[in-house]
Amino acid sequence: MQARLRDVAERAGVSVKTVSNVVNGYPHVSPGMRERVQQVLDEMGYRPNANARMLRAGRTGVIALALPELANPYFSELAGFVVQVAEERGWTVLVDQTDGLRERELLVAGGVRHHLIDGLILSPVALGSDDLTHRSADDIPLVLIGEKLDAGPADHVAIDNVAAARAATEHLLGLGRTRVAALGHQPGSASESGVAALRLHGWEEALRAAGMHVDEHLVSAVPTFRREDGKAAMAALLESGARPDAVLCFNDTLAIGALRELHDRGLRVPADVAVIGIDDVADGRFSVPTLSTIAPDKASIARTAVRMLAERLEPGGRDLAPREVVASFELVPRESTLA
Amino acid sequence: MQARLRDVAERAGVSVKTVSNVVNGYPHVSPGMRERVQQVLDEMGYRPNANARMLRAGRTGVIALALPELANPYFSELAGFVVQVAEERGWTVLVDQTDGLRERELLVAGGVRHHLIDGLILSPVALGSDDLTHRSADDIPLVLIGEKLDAGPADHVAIDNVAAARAATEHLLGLGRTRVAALGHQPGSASESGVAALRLHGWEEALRAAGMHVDEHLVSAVPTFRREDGKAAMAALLESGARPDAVLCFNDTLAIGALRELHDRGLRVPADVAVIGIDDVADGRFSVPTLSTIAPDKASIARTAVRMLAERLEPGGRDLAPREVVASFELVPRESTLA
DNA sequence: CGCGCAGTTTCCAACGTTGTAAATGCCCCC
DNA sequence: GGGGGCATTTACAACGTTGGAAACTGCGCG
Repeated sequence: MQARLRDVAERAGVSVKTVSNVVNGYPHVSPGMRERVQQVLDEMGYRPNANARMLRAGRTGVIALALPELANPYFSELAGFVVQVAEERGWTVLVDQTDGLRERELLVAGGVRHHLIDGLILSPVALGSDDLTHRSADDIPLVLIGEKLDAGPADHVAIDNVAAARAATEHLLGLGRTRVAALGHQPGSASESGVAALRLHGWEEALRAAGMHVDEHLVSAVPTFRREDGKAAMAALLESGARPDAVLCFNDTLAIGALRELHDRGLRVPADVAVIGIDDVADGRFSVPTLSTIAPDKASIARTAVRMLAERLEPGGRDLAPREVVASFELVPRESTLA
Repeated sequence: MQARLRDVAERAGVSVKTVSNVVNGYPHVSPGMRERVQQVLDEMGYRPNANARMLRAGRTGVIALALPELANPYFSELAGFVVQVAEERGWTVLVDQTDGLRERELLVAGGVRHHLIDGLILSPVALGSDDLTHRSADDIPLVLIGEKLDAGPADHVAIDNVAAARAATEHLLGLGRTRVAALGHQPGSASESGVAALRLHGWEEALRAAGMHVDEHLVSAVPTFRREDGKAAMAALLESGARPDAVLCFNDTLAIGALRELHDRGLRVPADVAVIGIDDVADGRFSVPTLSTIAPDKASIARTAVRMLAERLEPGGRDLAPREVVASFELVPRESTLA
């Protein structure tokens, strides 16, 4: 049986609290006593019961990170950052996978494992802003990342997705391309505020600003943001006769699928079709050709999300008004859009 | 303030235990009482404190999964499976990143957050088998995945890494290649039982079985298993004058880096150099060329690891002798080794 | 009308820890 | 030598929950 404070106390012939004081480095313990107790602690291999501590303290030191899918490199890279940053604060991260299902997103936002976690960082896919309005003060602090749910009563970090898509599109237009397709539209899904909708919007803005016609035949839809969907959507686009000479893929994973489809059809990238993605996942730096992309500052997103959560957990933090942080991004041109 | 059993009990005019009984569906509660209490529960939005339950029950329903790096797609894909399988058992997964550091691996194996988690699934990189010998019965059950620590006092699931590397090498030899390089050696790191050592061993076995000379100039070392290391190691191999006509990369991530380097140097794959990896990560299905690989049965590894943990947690499970499960793998030939 | 019984409900204790307040021991000075 | 003041140690309660045993209820039966 694992030794408890009481066991140690009995063996050392002191009170439980004194042992606790030694364990926690409480200052008013005489050196002799400290040493004696410490020795017994070591002897018995005492390990504090994190659980009991939590119950007592009301804090757990655990935060949850709920992502659509760990297999998507963008999310796994982001998760890596979050785990690392949280670690610096002495927190542990409990990773949840929502599969982008509204039901599961609601579940985590509503607080399964209540009192087990101090806060939640959620990357919503299917959640509407209404879904969060009836969160109460009893609910744990929530920070949303990556997708804007307008007027949601929660903190939010994300890049400006409209601007990102616009920057990417402008980059393509800057190459002299005239038929810039948008790959990654998600018509039915979520509200007008989903990532896909925002990025589509940015694409349109860029085209309009350049005085170009927005041809809806150049928009290709996908069910999810996986590589195979990118490949299929690219195929559909090419077979529709839309004849794009550039493609803005709504994320890198889609772009990698698209690159593959272009390759299979003998189309050269970027000579025949230029391709750009969004996310800057590591794969894109090693694909053939390497993938131009919009690189969100993932480290900063992770850091900000954790910091906002921390602020909410401080006394009085719950009363702060919902905050909106816009993370920066950067255009990273690589071979797939080489002039 | 979040409602507690006591609050509900007071409001409903019953005892705390009765409310508890209703919450837990305890059978001997009269229908009238059940309904009345349930109504108050709903009214007050009661949510059980997972923490207090844990303390009482001694079980937490949380397991930890400690991986070297989430950004490595093999691990993130595996993590996805583990989370999913654990979910089916009603468990939550706490994901830890060890960065492959011995210190951090020891920390998690030794039980940080003691009593917070019921069990641990660890993918060791730097840990030697000695590091685990003084684990006691007080420690939480441990299941190792992916790397063999011989005679370690813990359950273990992995593919037969020697056989896997041998199969991959034999595949390359079967193409008629005669100078098959091994990319991914890790000389200093860990013991002779690290993945890298096992895979090197498999490579040697295959060469010897084919009656070929084992040329150590065809072995290229890497510091870690990241894409950039694969690229660099490939460059080193080509510049050393070793002139390989095939490369066994010790994982897919390295292979993807290697593919890129070959491409940069104008070498054709597989015409000039055939390439095969191990892991079957999603990227490899979309790279140019698509990557031949050894596909470990990730779903089965995840499922087995979780099952073994579950068995350890059952009464008497702690007394089981350490078990060894060998997961299956499959050769998946793709373009990078097309005949 | 009282007794026993089955079915409900309640009371008590415990899970392991730590904050608070009270108790103890000690030293020093008058 | 006794009392004040300080440093150290201890006792107690509480965090929110649930298992087990005890207590209560109403009912049928002798």
